[in-house]
Amino acid sequence: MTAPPNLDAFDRAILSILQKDNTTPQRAIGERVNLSAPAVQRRIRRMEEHGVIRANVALVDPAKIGHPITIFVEVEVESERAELIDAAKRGFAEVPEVQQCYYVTGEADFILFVTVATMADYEALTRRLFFANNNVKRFRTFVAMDRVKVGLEVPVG
Amino acid sequence: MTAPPNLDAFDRAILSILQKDNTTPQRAIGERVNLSAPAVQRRIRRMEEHGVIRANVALVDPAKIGHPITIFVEVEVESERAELIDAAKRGFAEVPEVQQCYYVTGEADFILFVTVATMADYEALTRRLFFANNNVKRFRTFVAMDRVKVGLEVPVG
DNA sequence: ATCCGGATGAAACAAACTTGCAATCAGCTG
DNA sequence: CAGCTGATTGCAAGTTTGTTTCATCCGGAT
Repeated sequence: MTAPPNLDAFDRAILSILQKDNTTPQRAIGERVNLSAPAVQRRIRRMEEHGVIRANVALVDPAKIGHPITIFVEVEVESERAELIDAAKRGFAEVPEVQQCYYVTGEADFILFVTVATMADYEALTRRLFFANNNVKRFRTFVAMDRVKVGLEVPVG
Repeated sequence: MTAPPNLDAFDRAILSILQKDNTTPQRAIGERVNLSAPAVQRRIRRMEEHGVIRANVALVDPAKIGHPITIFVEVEVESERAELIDAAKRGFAEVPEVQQCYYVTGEADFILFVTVATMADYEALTRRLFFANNNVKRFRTFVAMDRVKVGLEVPVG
């Protein structure tokens, strides 16, 4: 996580592959980008050290492990005092059902992504997260009917 | 992707590990869940075949590769006729800057997640995606100030 | 022209994954 | 209750992949 990323065309080509499948052998990557396996390996390690690559993870299908419901919540707070906002961030982030949490500008303050097994679970979660929190003014719920595109891939072109 | 997932405690423990770091050696996984490396490997392969594990990917920090802006958009359409909705789904999904797209119930119809390098890029994207599309009634933009929690991890407990 | 830092590829090495096989166990069936 | 069947396991051998070493090369600065 030192300082200078400074990625060249090789790095970008490697990232493009790893974002789709990080089990691709370094040799195979090397062939596709015209580099030797050790060169590929060193570039990957460098990008991991610099934080360009945040993590290497398996993506699992929520429905297949008993979390068929994806919900999307806009939260509006009463006060935007720094310490209250920070407390809210920490509170949301530590909940496993909350996959994603963003602090945003606009008509809402927070945007959350939640996966749950049942609507009853969601209802319980709202009670814990929103109704029990004095600083939450209101929230709006959107239930996902279709996960059209789900990923965290960033274009590198 | 055949039929029956039917995951036991071993599978869930393995998923929990792989969702955080899928470079963990099978031997190390085996030690943590009390299973041999081959057993771990067979379970992983089975979950991949059944689609429980959708993909293995590297997560990249958007800011480090020139996409510092994360934007979040609610889209409302004019008509919900099936073919128009399908066309919209395909149209959104094929755009690389659109990381995530959900079709939702509630006050909006689609929710999009977009990463861009500059606001000018976003402006150009809105013109292409929304203003040039007759079926888009209106859209609301939220700009992320803080990516409090970003991931696709699903709780397995 | 020389030096120096950084990156590279080939080869040797180490570690991880993968396969074959015999043993074990649970649930049936006769 | 014995025996069969299918599924899962661990061990060990074999194979692939990742990692390190080292000599070389290139570009910029002295």
